[in-house]
Amino acid sequence: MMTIHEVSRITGLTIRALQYYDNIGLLEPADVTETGYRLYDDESLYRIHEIMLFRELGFPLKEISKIVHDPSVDRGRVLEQQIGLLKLRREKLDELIALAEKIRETGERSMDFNVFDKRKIEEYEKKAKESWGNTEAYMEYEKKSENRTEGEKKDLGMRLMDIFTEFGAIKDTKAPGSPEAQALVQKLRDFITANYYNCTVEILKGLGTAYGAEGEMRSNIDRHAGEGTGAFASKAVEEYCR
Amino acid sequence: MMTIHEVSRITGLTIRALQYYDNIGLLEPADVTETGYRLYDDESLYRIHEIMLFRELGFPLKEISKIVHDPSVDRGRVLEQQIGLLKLRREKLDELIALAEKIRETGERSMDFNVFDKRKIEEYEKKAKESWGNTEAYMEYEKKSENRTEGEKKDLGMRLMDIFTEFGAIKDTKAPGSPEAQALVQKLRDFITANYYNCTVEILKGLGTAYGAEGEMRSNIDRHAGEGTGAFASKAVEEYCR
DNA sequence: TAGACCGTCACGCGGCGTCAGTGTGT
DNA sequence: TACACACTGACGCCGCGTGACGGTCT
Repeated sequence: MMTIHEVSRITGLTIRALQYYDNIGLLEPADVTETGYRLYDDESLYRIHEIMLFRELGFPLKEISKIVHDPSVDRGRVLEQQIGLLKLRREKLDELIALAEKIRETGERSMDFNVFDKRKIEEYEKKAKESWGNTEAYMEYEKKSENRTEGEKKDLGMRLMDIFTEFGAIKDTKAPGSPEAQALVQKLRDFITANYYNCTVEILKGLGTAYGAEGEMRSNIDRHAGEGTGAFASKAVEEYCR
Repeated sequence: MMTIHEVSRITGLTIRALQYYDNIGLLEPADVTETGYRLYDDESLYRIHEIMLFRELGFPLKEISKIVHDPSVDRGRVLEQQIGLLKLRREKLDELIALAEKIRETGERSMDFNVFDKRKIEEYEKKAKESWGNTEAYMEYEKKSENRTEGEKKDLGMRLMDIFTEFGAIKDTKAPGSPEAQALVQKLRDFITANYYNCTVEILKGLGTAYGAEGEMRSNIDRHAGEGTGAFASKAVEEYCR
């Protein structure tokens, strides 16, 4: 566990910024002392890294907050799209460099205003957002969580985690495709639909990926339900979705 | 002459933005009708292009205003530095792309926060600004022009132009290195020192370049004092500075 | 006692957008 | 007369924090 000071030193973010990130719900500390001091762990660093990557890509903090919180976001796809975006940007940069060099060499200035046209990038961004957004689901999620107290939220989180504990209990004795595991997937899906948002197969698929991929989600699951549970649940979901 | 509407259409800037640019003194229209309508010409388009280039590079409008107004700025050098900056940025982008791809492929996340360290770029920016700034000169210029009315400013501009008219009168009969031309350069320098800022040889050199290079400055000169005057004055200044 | 940390409220930045009310151009 | 177009001026907003304050821990 680290103090906010240490985290600031390591990540380069200011203390105030970290506090701010907490306030807007982007990055909650791993723990808080009785006296209100924020405490961070390695998971936090991991998350900050993620946040900074998105920030560097120009995502507004609110978007980032959605991405890292929305359980229905498929990170793999988001990453791919990030890369696509980055490449588009590099193209634009190359164009600009070429333009600047031409001007310097020839002293000529082509009256081409298209270089500054960012519609292509904007369109790409919009499409990207839509595709990972499952925006409907997220809006539902937001609406539901609006009138829940922190306590209720925590309670829901724990009940969700309990399902993973059940996964953990059978992960060494049953196959991901076994009726028992499949029943658990169904339970999970129903729970999400009942308490968060309409969990379509599409979304469930994305979730499954996240359970198995390295990241906050998997490590949370593994920490609470035993090492390897995330991977097991991921496979079970994969089966289910076929 | 174009209306603000047309300019907006051509450049992609909104009307409000153009008005705003006028307000902050970044881009004055070529002319204004008796009823206050802004009118722009090709030179304006040229200038907008310049502005947009800098803006794309992330320069704040105030900086840009300095660059395009300060007669002591050597555009060639600024351009070079712009290119340097662009290349630094591209490097950063490449790093980011590599990072994102590694994460996607291996699912691994290196806890390297240096990727986000922008100090290198910031330092470069700072140095660049300093080097073209001739900040002292600019500050002097600002201070002097502060308590001048628009009329006075115009008057000074016209008197400066008169000197170029003298250049124009001898440009076909005398050499740039001739005593007559050199005397004019001296007159020009004295005039600037007396009315704008201490015109060092360094600055004069930068000015000379601007007179000769394609751009707003040269076309202004040529328009008022005859085609080729800018180039002639430029050569004369060059001689003078040796 | 210093200094790390807290929450809260306020303010700043750049770059326009958005009125509202009035005057032009055709 | 209608209609678009343009003007000025004041205010608002956006994201992303930073600062200042008075209090509490360690």
